[in-house]
Parts: sequence; C-alpha cells; structure tokens
Amino acid sequence: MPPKDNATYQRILDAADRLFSERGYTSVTLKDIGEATSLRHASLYYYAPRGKEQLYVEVTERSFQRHNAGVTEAIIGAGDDLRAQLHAAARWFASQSPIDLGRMVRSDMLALPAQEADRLMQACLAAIRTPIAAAIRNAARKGLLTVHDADFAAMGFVGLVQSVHNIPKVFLPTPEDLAQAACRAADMLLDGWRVR
Amino acid sequence: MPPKDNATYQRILDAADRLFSERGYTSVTLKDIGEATSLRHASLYYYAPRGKEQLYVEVTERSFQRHNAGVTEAIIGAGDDLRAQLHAAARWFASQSPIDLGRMVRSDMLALPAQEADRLMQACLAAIRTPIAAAIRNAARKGLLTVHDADFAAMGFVGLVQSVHNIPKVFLPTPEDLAQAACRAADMLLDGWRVR
DNA sequence: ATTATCTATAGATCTATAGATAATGC
DNA sequence: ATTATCTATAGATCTATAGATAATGC
Repeated sequence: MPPKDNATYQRILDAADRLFSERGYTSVTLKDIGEATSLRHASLYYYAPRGKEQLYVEVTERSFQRHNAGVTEAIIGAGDDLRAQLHAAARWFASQSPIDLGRMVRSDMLALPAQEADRLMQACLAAIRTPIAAAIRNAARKGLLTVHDADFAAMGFVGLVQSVHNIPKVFLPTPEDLAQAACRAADMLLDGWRVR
Repeated sequence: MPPKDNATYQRILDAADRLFSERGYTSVTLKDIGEATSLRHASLYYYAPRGKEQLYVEVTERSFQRHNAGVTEAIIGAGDDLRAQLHAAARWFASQSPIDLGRMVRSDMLALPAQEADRLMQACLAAIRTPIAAAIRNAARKGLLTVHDADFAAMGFVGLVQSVHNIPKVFLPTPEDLAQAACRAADMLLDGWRVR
C-alpha cells in the first residue's frame, strides 16, 4: 500500500474520476481505467485493494472536495456582488465536467452499501450547495432578494447552470461559449423572465 | 414477431422504460427486465430480436413521445397564462420519473451506433423543448418577457425543474410536495431572485 | 529486500442462440 | 399448426486473486 500522494495512484484517481463522472459507476470497468493509465487492470488492486468500489468512493469524495473548493474560491474571488459571484460559480461549473446528481442518486449509489451511499450522497449535496447558498443568504440579508429557501435555490442554480452541458456541442463549440451560456442561465435566475 | 400492441410486449416495454430511465442503459440487464416481467430473459428475444439495444431505442422513443404529449396537454389545459402553463409543465415533470439528459448524452448513447444515437438524441431534445419553447415564445410575443432565446430558456427550465428529483426524499416526502417544489422552481425562473 | 507491475486464471455475470415444451386456435 | 415460453449452453466480458518477474534501494 503506497502513500496517497504516489504519482501513479494520482494518475489512477484522475482517470477514474474522468471516467466515472462521465459514464457512471456501472459503465466503467477496471479495464477502462487500466487502459487510461497504461496499466493492466490487475495492477489497480495494488493501489486500491477493494477494487472498483474503493476507487469510486475515493474519487467521488475527492471530486466534491474539489468542487467545493473551486466554487468557494470562485465566489470569494468575485467580490461582493451576487451577480458576479453567480457568474463565477457558473463559469466554474461550465469549466468542469458536469456532476450528474440524478445518475448518482438513482444509479451509482445502488451499487454501494446503503449506509455508505447515504453518507457519500449527503456529503456531495452539501459540498456543492453550501458555498452557493451562503452567497444567496448574504445577498438576501441585504434585502436584495426574494429568495425564501437558499438551499433549495442553490440546488436549482446548479441544475439550471449544468443544463448547458446537455446542449449539443455544435451550438456551443468553445469552452468560452459554454461559460457564457452558463452565465446567461445564471442571469435568467437572478433577473427572471418577466419584464421589469 | 407479435403485433406491437401485444399485452406482454407492452409489459416488457413498461418495465424496460422504468429500469432504463432510472438506472441507464449499461446498468440494466436483460435479466432485470425479465425479472420485472416474470419472464426468462431469453424470452425477451421473442419480442425484441435485436435484444437490449432494440428495447432501449423503442422505449426511449416512446418515452419522449409520451413526455411531448404530456407537456403539450398540460400547457394547453392550463389556459393562456404563462405562469399557469409553466406550473402545469413543472407538475408534469414532477409526476414523471426524471429524464436524465446528461446521462443519456454522455453514457447511454455511447453504447449505440453513432448515427442512431445522434438521431435519437436530437429527437429527444426537441420533444421536450418544443412545447415549452412555444409557450415562452407566445408570452414573449405579448411583450411580457425579456427572454432572448426561447429554446435555451426551455432547456434551462427542464434542468431546473427536474433538479427537485435530486432532493432527498425526507425533504419532499409526498408527490404533492414534489409538485409544489417544482412549481416554486418555475416561479424562480419567471420572477427572478432579485426584488422587484 | 522491497516495491511495482505483469501474466494467468477462477468464478460470476451478461448477451445471444438453439432447440425443447407447453398452450392456443383451427 | 402456430404462438409463446422455457431450458441449456456458448462465448464474451468483468471482478478478483495468486503467484511470477522486473526494478529499485540498501
């Protein structure tokens, strides 16, 4: 069992992260992860003795810590204005491969022991919701918003902003196109569709 | 090859629809579908000679026709007011098991021949987008909205409204709780978070 | 000696096919 | 006779383990 900061282990986690987040737990095989890291799939057990499940759990926890940090830093770096903060958060989600919470809840987690699935899912939801809900509460305290449930609003924000990842690539070819679409999505939520 | 309206075949499609939409293409096995219909998995080939892929394609096309009809009828039945129309559409999506467009794009479709995947995905996106975009355009023509891209707005609406399905069941225990949450999500988009 | 990776293989599961058997309709 | 379902099985793929081999560090 090598240390966690071992370079090969990080390569394995990176590949597993990309594959799991893209295709989901059951669609990814250890052979896929092996090929992505130029290792035989049997060698993965050297780093993760409990196999695919261990890799999935570690990768998922790591991924949500990264998202939590990414969104938090984006919002802090955007200053005090909520629109700027939401644009920064929207750009973060546009820049990352999307988090498919629905697939996680209704598919990935079914392959894990129920208790572990619960713990993991709770942590994941909190990790992405918390920094956004904090920004919303902050603006609401200043009397700028009519939002009643900041947590609910934050989850909706994530669902809306990430829907840009479902738009076919021909319509949003470059990463900047995607980022701008995500910002427009954030604006829709902030300003509303109705004329003011 | 029995006729399409054969009762057993409909049972198979219903079970496949539920399983595929919940867990995705690769997570569902023919054994699962067999067990859900009290048939041996080999018997499924009598109705779908091309196996799992055929079942997935038929079920997905059927599902999006159903959603298209469901949303269209909901909107028509809601009268002329956009808010009432969006609430009706939101209630429809809350009442149905969620469509995971992200999983379809980035996982399910990879298991299908590229050309068929393209055709299917285009049809799916259009089926749910069209009736909502029409309602938005209708209200925009009356000068009530500031929406610039009705198709983009419609996709965002679906992403936002369906995010209520990711909220743990303890917070939204009954179907009516879910429906009301979906309506509140629709209101957020219509009115915006900023005070008016 | 220890660490890292590989080959080989067992056992489980999955898709798909072949052919037997039971049920139904003439 | 035809229709519907079943049993049995082949071949592929997947997870996991055992043990060999190569590379590295003392």
